[in-house]
Amino acid sequence: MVIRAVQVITEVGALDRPLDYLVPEEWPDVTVGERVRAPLQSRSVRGWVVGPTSPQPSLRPLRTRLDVALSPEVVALAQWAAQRWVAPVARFLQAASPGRLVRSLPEAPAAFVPPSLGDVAWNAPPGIVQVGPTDDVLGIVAQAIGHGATAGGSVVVVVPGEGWAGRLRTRLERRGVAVAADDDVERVRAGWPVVVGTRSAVWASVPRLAAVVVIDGEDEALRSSAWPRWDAVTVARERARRAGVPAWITTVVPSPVLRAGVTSTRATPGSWPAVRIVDRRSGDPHDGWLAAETVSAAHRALAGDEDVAVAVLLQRLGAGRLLACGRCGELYRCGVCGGAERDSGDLVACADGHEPRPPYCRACGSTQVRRRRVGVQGLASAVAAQLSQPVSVVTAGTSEPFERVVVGTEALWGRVRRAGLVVVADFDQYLLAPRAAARHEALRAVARAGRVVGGRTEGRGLVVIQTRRGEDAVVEALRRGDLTTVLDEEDATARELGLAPYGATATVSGPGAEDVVDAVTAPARAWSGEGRWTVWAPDEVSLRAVLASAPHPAGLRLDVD
DNA sequence: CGGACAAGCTGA
DNA sequence: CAGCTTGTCCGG
Repeated sequence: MVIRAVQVITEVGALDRPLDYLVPEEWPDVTVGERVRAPLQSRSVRGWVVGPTSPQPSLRPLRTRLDVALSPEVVALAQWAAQRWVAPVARFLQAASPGRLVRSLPEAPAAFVPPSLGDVAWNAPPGIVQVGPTDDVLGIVAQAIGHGATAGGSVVVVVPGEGWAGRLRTRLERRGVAVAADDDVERVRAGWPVVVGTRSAVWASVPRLAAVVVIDGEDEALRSSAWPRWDAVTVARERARRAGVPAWITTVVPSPVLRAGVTSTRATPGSWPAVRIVDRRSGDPHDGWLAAETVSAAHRALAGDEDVAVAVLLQRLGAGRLLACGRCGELYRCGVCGGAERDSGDLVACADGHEPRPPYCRACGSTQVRRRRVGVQGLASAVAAQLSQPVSVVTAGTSEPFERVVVGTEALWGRVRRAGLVVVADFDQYLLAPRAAARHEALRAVARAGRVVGGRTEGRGLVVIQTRRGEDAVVEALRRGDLTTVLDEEDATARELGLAPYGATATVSGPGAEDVVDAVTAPARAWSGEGRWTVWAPDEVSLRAVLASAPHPAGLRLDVD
């Protein structure tokens, strides 16, 4: 049937509704998902065709066909996401669209020989699969590819980082699998059997979806850093549900949402790394960044044969400095909330400003304060001096080769794949950060370190955790190599506060936030704090209903989750 | 978003 | 009252 008129979502974000246009007679084959140029008042704007409509004589004709980047399935998914995150559809169509125009599509190869991955393929039921940090997830990708070969469609694989995506593509290609990167749009749209990419790959416009795989579902890189903060796991699950295909999501340190949905566990015993806790309160307070025990572990690692012998990880949560007693080494912590205290004029106070007080040690009364500088450069020179070794500061942009001792923030993991020893220089940065999620990130950091040093059973490397909070439940769990108690605790907190999966929340700020809050009716609730409002509802559907019915003036900031 | 148009302000 | 700024409305 020839489409005579279409609905178009324009790039004009504030205009969040489809506009109707006539299709020029020369375009009998126009399809949903095409990018077009459309007249809008005196302007010409870009937009996406989202569906047919009835032709009216009052409609204006479209101007130009731009490209064929999106499939109808993905357009529908973007419309769902717009409701899910209460944001303009154009945002999601943009997220799903490649950065360049795609004029024409190549033919898919006539037939792909199903690759033989039977030797590594797992046999896990679709759903959320809990794995150990050093378990090779190629097995689950292989299982999905096997399924895709049988079902006759494409498997979309989403991983947290581009480095990881590249390595996975190489490994699959070596085994004879025809793989496309998600930005290789011609191949994606032609129906290559496997598409591997980072979070945007979850929108890959394959003609026929057979399965979805998301690796490391709890990784922050799977969530958009800009508003709207959509995440690849939620999109993947909905996409699979709509298409009626299986989705496998792996997780190492599951968030309460993921944990509630875990369908199977494949964590190999001993997959967590060997961990040594170095409690810095018992060491010499005049040791530098590295405790004496850490230094000896580093020298043992340097005697080993890994290219990178020692990787020192510094988590920078906030730019401030942590305060510690110059005499006994005790950390300055808030008497009310236990959060780290920092300088606040002449006083010290926690991030929430509970009980500003003059600086003195709560443990020994000393007024000698040591301000621990937090910065990779400072740490690097200190480590170089302590180990008498050259040190490389590794960031995303650092070029190889590295020295045998490297220092960096989390960006390290994208660059260093093997090391003999990982030192978490300041674990308390995680434990004392004002965000509840930081404790979860602490576990993730050790899991990632485990990938680099190998699992306990491999007996290859070691993770040293420097802390002043040896009694913390997180530290205790890592010492035992069993996270259950910590994850249970997180689950209990989520249940108590009504956070996902036990409820749904959104934050509202900016002009008009009060009007949104006024529109909140039971069973939803709203409260204010830190210059913004939190809206809570018992589930996502009622949260969405409440937010959608409220006025949305320009400049309003609305964050779901 | 950005153009169109209305209403308000200013200076001669 | 021309000339300019500011605000509100609305698009197919």
